[in-house]
Amino acid sequence: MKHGSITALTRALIEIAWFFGPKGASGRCCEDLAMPEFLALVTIADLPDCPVQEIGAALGFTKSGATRIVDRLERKGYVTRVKSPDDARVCCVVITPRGRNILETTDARYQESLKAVLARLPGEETPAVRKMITMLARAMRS
Amino acid sequence: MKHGSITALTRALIEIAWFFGPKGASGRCCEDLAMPEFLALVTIADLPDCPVQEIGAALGFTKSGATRIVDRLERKGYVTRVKSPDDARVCCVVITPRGRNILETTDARYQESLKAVLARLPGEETPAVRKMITMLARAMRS
DNA sequence: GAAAAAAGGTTGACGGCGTCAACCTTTTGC
DNA sequence: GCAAAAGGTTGACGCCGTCAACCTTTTTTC
Repeated sequence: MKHGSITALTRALIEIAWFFGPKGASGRCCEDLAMPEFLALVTIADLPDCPVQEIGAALGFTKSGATRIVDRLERKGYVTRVKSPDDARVCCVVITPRGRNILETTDARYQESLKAVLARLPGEETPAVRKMITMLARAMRS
Repeated sequence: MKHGSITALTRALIEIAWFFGPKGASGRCCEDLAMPEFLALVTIADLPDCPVQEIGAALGFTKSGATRIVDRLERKGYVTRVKSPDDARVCCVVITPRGRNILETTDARYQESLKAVLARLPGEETPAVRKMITMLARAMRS
């Protein structure tokens, strides 16, 4: 099943990752959010009072990497740091309304770009592809 | 269809991109190849006598970015630069046997990790998922 | 209950990465 | 032939995540 230098399946996987992921290291998801920043913001949004290290763990970064990401998100006004009342060492990272807002915008943008791709497929396939995407992601998580 | 801060579909897409793409900016595909380097190497392998800028165009980099990628690939011994006989300005980038080799290794690794994910799905879905992946990639290209 | 160990977080130095602008060389167009 | 254009490289730059060292606040241990 090889037509070029690598398998069609590998190539497809990588192209998908490239298309929907960061195009290049400094690829932007949206105006001023890099891919890891966006991922971090999603994590923060879904984990109430999320400690800094949690973010690093979720994304596969070290704790100092996590600090840096939170720094940038805070500087841009998408999150705030709040000292935990239970443990004074812990910084609870909380999403701001502005953060929620950009999450929505970006979500819409992703939907849009997937829709544009799906429009190029035979119409009856669309629901199956959507289902497959969520199924694949679920399998990855477990 | 929202359970958390973003749509399940968007989340799935991004997770797939993250899983199969560069985990973080400096994510490695394999030993000493970053994601953009791997992509570039695939491009070079499939385009005989590939000019430097072609690589930039294929990946969405500037021409100086392309130069830098080729620099790194050359330093690692995966490609060589050859002056074009037709146009002395052009550098034909050519993959080395060592380059072909790592491409194969990485290909195998990708197949492996996809297989591992698919193993967690109901068995009868596997071929459909494989088909969908290549279909989706094809739709993205066109 | 105090000292030691551990855990959360931050910071400085560092190296990797892609861009921009300036530059050199070679080709093309008139 | 000479100016403009095109391929490619380079230096300065800023962004990014890591490592190691560090500070502060728990938790453990005796």
